[in-house]
Amino acid sequence: MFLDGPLLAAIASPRRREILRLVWSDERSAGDVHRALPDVTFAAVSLQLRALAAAGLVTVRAEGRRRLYRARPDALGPARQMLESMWNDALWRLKLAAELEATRRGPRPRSPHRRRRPRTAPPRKART
Amino acid sequence: MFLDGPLLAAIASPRRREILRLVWSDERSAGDVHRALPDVTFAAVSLQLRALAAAGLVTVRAEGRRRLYRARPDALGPARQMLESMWNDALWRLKLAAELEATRRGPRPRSPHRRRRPRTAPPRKART
DNA sequence: GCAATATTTAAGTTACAACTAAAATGTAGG
DNA sequence: CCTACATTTTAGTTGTAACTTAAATATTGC
Repeated sequence: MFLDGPLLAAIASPRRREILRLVWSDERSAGDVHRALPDVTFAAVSLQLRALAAAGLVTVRAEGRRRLYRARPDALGPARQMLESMWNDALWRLKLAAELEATRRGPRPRSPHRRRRPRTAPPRKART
Repeated sequence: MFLDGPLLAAIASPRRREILRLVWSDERSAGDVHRALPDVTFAAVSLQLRALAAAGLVTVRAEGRRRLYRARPDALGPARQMLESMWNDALWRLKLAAELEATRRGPRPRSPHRRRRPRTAPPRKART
């Protein structure tokens, strides 16, 4: 329900989304993409295309000395699915909460006291 | 159609998704969230909650000396919308291509002819 | 083989995100 | 006012992502 990961990271970058948009409808060479983006180096475009390919968002095909890239829209599936499930779960909970609210009127039940827990010195951790 | 940005960046982080999941159904204090995540400091949790709030994904409410966070699921809307429009645009284009292909007469329309593929995939070095 | 073209890879720089420890802020209650 | 508690903010560190330039690789045509 809350899976996915590198795919979202790939779409989260504005630059990569821009590149993805360029190869969305038509197959384009890396040079074509670069020509459409005057602000960045050829190398940068190549690296981002590689990143998109690693995320499964584009396919690459060699033709002569050019390499043709094309978006693979169905790769968006998992991301869509994740967002949809989050959304649906939210709707479900809201509905449930509304029903409960309708059937109950009165003072709010107090939550029980939470026992404190002794602190240990925080160990050094690496991040994800 | 290809808008959005900081919202996707907010959901793209696994840590933030984990935190978001914790405050998804119930309102929880920053301490509650921290207690559920033994690997990170209280400060780190606080910073991530702030980031989520900045993206509009959570609301915060002060009660006594605690601050209660809760997810705001409808904030996912724009992200869903973006993915959907990308997806739909893809479907639309595929359908259009199929129709054009169907109206064409003559020898059997086979799959678009491929040129030769002289090269294997480029050698890549793992570079974590 | 050599030059021209198209692209990738390598190496290095910079910016930033995520984290930690410690100090600061705000709040409740004796 | 003082202390304990809950959380935020600050300052500093580190890993990584995104980029650059320069060199390397692959392909075509002479």
